[in-house]
Amino acid sequence: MPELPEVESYRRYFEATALHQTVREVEVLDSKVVKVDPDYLRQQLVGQRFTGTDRIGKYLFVHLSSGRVLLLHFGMTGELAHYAPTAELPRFTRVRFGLANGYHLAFVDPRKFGRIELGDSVPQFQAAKGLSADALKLPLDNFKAALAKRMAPIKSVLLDQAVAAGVGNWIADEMLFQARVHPLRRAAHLTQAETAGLHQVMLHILELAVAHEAYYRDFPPYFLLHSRGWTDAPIAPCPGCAGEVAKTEVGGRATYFCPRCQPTAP
DNA sequence: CTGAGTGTTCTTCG
DNA sequence: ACGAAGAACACTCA
Repeated sequence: MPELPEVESYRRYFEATALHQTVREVEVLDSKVVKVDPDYLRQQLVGQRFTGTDRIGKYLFVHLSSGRVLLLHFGMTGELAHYAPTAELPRFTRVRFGLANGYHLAFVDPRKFGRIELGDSVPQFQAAKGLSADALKLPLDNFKAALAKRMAPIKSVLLDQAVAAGVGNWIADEMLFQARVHPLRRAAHLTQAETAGLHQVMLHILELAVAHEAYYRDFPPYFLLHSRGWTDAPIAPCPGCAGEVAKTEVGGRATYFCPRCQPTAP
């Protein structure tokens, strides 16, 4: 779930439910997802107010009244759950923030690949993680420059958060499909037009996904996404040619593409 | 029971 | 030093 559009949804959810709240308690149910000492996290958070949010790619940042920054990364299966004082702790909650109004905000993550960290500023985190500008704000020239020096398959390069922060596995596939680029092409070998095309569809896909709050079923029918078998409908044929979509593995990740619409370059 | 999964990070090798 | 490739991480659900 959590690629850029989902994390943007989580950011808005956080703003709608927890912004301006003061933290009353912090319960770490699984210290695996907390990069700092749980006692330190508690000491740094309790009594502080959430004053604002930021997002770069898949990273959500929460500003604290102390001036410090809380980082939330959702891994493969993370999400936020805001729930009433009387409600039960959601299943797979790893960290629970008790808010001054009695409500709770849960960091839920079955697979425990998510991480919570504490730092001094967003730029500091951005540098430490080696993140490019957020994919939605990434200038074409930066994107071109990043691809030009990489000989790895374009699919793998697109997943590198130093190239276009926020692009994840289905978005990379979607970009390659809509720009008609084969996932195994070497990044540096793409033409200027292909690179520009990828950048353009990246913005299109991300803006549309954010607008639909990453609710896949609402995406237009020409999206390859519908061929992944995620929705309850059966695996759809290629939206471009109605042929069968291929599934392979690139860089260890499941990769869907259409062999007819995305031919290998000569 | 086996396998696949939306991500990052570390290690190894060149 | 850096890029590429692969493994590891941890756990659920189909």
